[in-house]
Amino acid sequence: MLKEERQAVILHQINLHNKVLSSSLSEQIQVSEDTIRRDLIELAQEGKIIKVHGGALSNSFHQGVSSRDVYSIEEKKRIALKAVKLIKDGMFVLTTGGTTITELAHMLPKDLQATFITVSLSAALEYSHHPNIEVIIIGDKLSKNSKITIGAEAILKIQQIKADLCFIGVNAIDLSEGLMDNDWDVVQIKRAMIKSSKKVIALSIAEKVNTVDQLKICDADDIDILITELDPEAEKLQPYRSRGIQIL
Amino acid sequence: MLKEERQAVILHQINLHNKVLSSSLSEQIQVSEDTIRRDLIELAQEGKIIKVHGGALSNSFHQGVSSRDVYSIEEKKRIALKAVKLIKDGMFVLTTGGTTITELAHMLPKDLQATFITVSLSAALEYSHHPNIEVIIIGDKLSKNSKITIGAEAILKIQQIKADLCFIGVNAIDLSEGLMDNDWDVVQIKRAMIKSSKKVIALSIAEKVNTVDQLKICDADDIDILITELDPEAEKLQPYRSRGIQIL
DNA sequence: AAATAAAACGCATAATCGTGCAAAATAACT
DNA sequence: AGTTATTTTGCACGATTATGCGTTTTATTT
Repeated sequence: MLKEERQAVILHQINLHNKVLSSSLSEQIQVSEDTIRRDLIELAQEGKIIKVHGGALSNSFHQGVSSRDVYSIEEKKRIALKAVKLIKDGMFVLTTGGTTITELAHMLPKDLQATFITVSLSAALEYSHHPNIEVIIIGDKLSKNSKITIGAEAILKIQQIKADLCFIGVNAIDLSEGLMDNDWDVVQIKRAMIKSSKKVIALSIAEKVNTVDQLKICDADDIDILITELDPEAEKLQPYRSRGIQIL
Repeated sequence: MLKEERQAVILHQINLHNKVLSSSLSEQIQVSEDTIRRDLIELAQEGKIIKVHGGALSNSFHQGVSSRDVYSIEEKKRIALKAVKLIKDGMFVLTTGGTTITELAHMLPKDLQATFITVSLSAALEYSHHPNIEVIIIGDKLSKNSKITIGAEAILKIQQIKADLCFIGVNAIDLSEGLMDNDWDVVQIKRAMIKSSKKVIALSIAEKVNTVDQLKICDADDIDILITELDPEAEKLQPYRSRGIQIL
C-alpha cells in the first residue's frame, strides 16, 4: 500500500468519525503504530488534522471565529492586555459577552490554567481554543441580540457560583448613575454575576466612560477595578479613582 | 511493446484503480521497474498522473476535501433537507452537535416557529439567525473536542425536558450494535436526549451506516427514523426498515 | 507517587529512486 | 538492404525514503 493511499484512508476515517486512535488505525490498516504516527504528524503539518496524544482529531471543529470588523478593535486589545494580567492560575472567572470580552478571551496566555464561566457563545468558543482552560457555559434561553443566554435559570445558576473575578463588558458607565445597559435581561445577568464575584472588573473603552443608558446595573462603587485603554493617570478617570475604584 | 502503448496501459490502470504500484505494473507488463518509473515520470510531467514513492496516483485522488471544508457537505445538505420537513410549528426539538446538525440548522425555513434546545455552540449560533426560533442552550462544561456542553448538570436539564423530536448526528450505526460514538461524555448526552424525546431521528451519511465505534449509545430499535442521503429504497437501508425503523 | 500508555529517538533493513552507461531496439538515411 | 543516428531499455551503483523494532523520554491515568 502506498503511503499517500494510506494517509487518504486515515484522513477519511478521521473526518468520518471526528477522532481516531493510532492503535485502531494501526490494526485496521495493518501497519505499525510508528508508521501511523508518522502519517498523523505529516497530515497535521499539512493542517489536515489535529494531532493529539493517542491519535488525532478532525480539524473541522476547531476553526476559530473571525475577528471581523470590530469597532475600535485596537483600544479593546489594549484593554484586554491589561485585563489578562489579573487572571492567575486556578481562578474561577465569570464573564459576560461583547467584543472586548472576546478579545480578552483571545489573548489569554497558552499556559494559563483557570475556569471560565460565561453566558456568551462567542466568548466560550474563544476560551475553548485554550487547552488548559475549563469552560462552563451557563444555559438558558439565547438572546438573539447579544448572543448570550438570559433568563431565570441562568441567573439561578450564576447565584450558585462564587467566582474570584468577574469581567463585565461595559455599555455605559457614569460616576453617579453607575454601570448601565439597555436590555432588561442582560442587566439581570450582569447583576447576578457581580453579586457572585469577589472582584468585579469593568472593561470599558474611554468613549463609554461618563455616558448613561436606560437601565442601571449597579452603583459605581460596586466595581472594584476599571480598565480602559487610557493611561490610568488620565484626567477622565480620576473621579473614579477618588471614589475608591482601582484604575488600570 | 511500444512505449506509447505501454504508457496508455499504465494510464488506464491508474484511472481504473486510482493508484498503482510500480512493482505490480512491472510484473504485469513484463518490463523492468526502471522503465515503469521512467514512464510514470513522463506521465507525471504531462500532468496526467501524480507520481509518488512506490507508484502513482490518479489526479482525482488528492483533489476534493480541502482541509477547511466540511467533509461530504453535499450529502449532509441532502440529509438536512429531508430532516427539515419533519419539524412543524410549535414543536420542541432537541439536537446534538456536528456538521450535519449545523447544516440542518442552516436550512430551517424562515417562517418556522419552534423551540430548539441544544448542547452545541455552533448549532445554537446557527439557530439564532432565524428570527422566529427560540433557542435554549443546555449549560455545563464545554467539551473541547466536540464543542458541545457535557456533564451531569446538562444531563439533568435534558431529563427535565419532553421534546417532540430529537435529531442525533450519527457517528456510527450498526443494526446489531446500535448507535455508537467514541466520547463517553457525548454518549451520556445523546442517551439523555433520546430518553427525553417522543421521536428520535438519526442523521447519518450512508458511509457511516454499518460501521461501529467504541461506545454504544442505544439499540437500533430506539431510533424511530433514520435519514441518509440515499434513496429510502436503497439496498443498504432495508435491514433497518425491516427492523421497524422508518427510512427517509 | 507508581503504573501504564504513548511518543520520540536512533538504528537496521528493505524497498525505491536517480544517475551514468552500455546493450538493444527503433528510426532515419544513403 | 546496409549503415548510421537516435531512442529506449536494463543494469549497476550509491543515495534516498519508508518502515519496523528496541530503548528512552514524556504524557496520562490510578
